[in-house]
Amino acid sequence: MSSHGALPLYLQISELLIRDIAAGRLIDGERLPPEREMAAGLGIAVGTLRQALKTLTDKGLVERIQGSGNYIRAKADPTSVYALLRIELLSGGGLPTARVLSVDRLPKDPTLPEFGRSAEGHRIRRLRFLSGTVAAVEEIWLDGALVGRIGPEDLSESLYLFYRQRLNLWIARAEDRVGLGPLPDWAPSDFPHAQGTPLPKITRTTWGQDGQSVEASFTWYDPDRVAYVARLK
Amino acid sequence: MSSHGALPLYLQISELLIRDIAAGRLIDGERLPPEREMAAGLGIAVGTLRQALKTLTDKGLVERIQGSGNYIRAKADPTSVYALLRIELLSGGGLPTARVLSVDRLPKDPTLPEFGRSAEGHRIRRLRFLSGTVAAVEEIWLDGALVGRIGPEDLSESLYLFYRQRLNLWIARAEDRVGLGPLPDWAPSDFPHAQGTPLPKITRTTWGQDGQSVEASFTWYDPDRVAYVARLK
DNA sequence: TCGCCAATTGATATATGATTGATCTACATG
DNA sequence: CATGTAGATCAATCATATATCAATTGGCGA
Repeated sequence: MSSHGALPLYLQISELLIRDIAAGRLIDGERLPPEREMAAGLGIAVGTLRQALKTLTDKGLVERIQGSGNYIRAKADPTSVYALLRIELLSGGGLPTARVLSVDRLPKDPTLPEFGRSAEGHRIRRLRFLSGTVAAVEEIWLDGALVGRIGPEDLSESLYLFYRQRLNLWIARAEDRVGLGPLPDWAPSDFPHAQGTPLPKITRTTWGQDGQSVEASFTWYDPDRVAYVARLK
Repeated sequence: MSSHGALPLYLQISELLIRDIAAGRLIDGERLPPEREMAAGLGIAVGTLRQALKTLTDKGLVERIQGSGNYIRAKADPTSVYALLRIELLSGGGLPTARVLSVDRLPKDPTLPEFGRSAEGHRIRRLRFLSGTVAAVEEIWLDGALVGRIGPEDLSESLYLFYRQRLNLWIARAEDRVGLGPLPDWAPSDFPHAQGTPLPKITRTTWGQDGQSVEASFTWYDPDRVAYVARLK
């Protein structure tokens, strides 16, 4: 079951929570669910969750009060390396939303980067917005072995939230490569560039908690409105 | 496996791992596969692998925890800050070198991002190579308050080595933005694109340990040969 | 407002099985 | 003698499961 590169489960969980705190999904002062409930939700044993929480209290990110609960004691870090959303408006930031263009289960295209074990994948095409302005078109391939079917209704929330809650899958590692690529012909007409125009293109490969690569995605973004941003601290 | 005159096998293996760590293929905190599995993968005996790992723990690059695993513990080296955000050959990696085109002390251009306190800056223009192939042209602005004069002879080594050794300057934070920009007219003729061609353009701002931004740089790279790579963990 | 009780919730302890590094012995090679 | 391989065994860690104790919280009645 285990494979190369996979951290111990309790460390995976603590990394996951650290990322949620940094990304602002867990807010300062917030009380976490009871340990038993939270462990069940994550599909792990309570003892394992407690080890993860222990590492967070050692880092000062969580306060644990017997009989009361576990509380977040840290603020979101807007410059977090762990913010997986990496395109921003030129003016900075922007609230991300998306319109799903299509969801299909297809045999994997041989031009895709190597990922997952299944011969099939789910292809999701989205138009992405930042604070309402058209920012990018995106094609995501999710390994077919993870889930039988995905409907557009599954994708109303954040994709990573969907991965975690429905697929019990969380992203442990990712690699982005930024190059140049022609805007694909399925780009909708409200994207402000002509099909075939060379645009900055992000190719992302992501790995799950067990070290298996599970997702590949391509993002063509509008350089007049957004930029790919990487911060390091 | 070994051949005459070559290094002992266990040293070959440790050198191999050191290169993987330096190249960012093995990330800080990552757990290596179990020794038995890893040795089988490398086609060597466990004892030999253990000798190799021993030399790495002596160098402080790996921590070995009984019952848990072997973990990468990359040294905190300011140059390693940049190992994760960089341009790489499409085939992966590449040995970076550079040819300095010009070094000047000039008043700051008002189009520059805000950085430093001085009204003047050092402008360094370089042609960058990866494993000998032309990869990018780069313009770096270093704040004028940090040093009076910079000559091309100062820049033979890594720039960040120069910063640290000569300027006692410690890079604590950096931000990259990747967009699109026309190749400037000072790009040398051996760069394989015409001046004015829209190319991926990296705008980097770096901050020193005191929170002051000290450097701004622009890099135009050839998307046919290299890509900007960001690895997230 | 105060005190009490029951429910909630974290803390602690123990046990078990699997994983994984540590150690040791033996042997072959050059 | 250092290197490399092979195998057996020991010890630490990881993850799970279960039970019990202790602190907090909230509701209820006087």
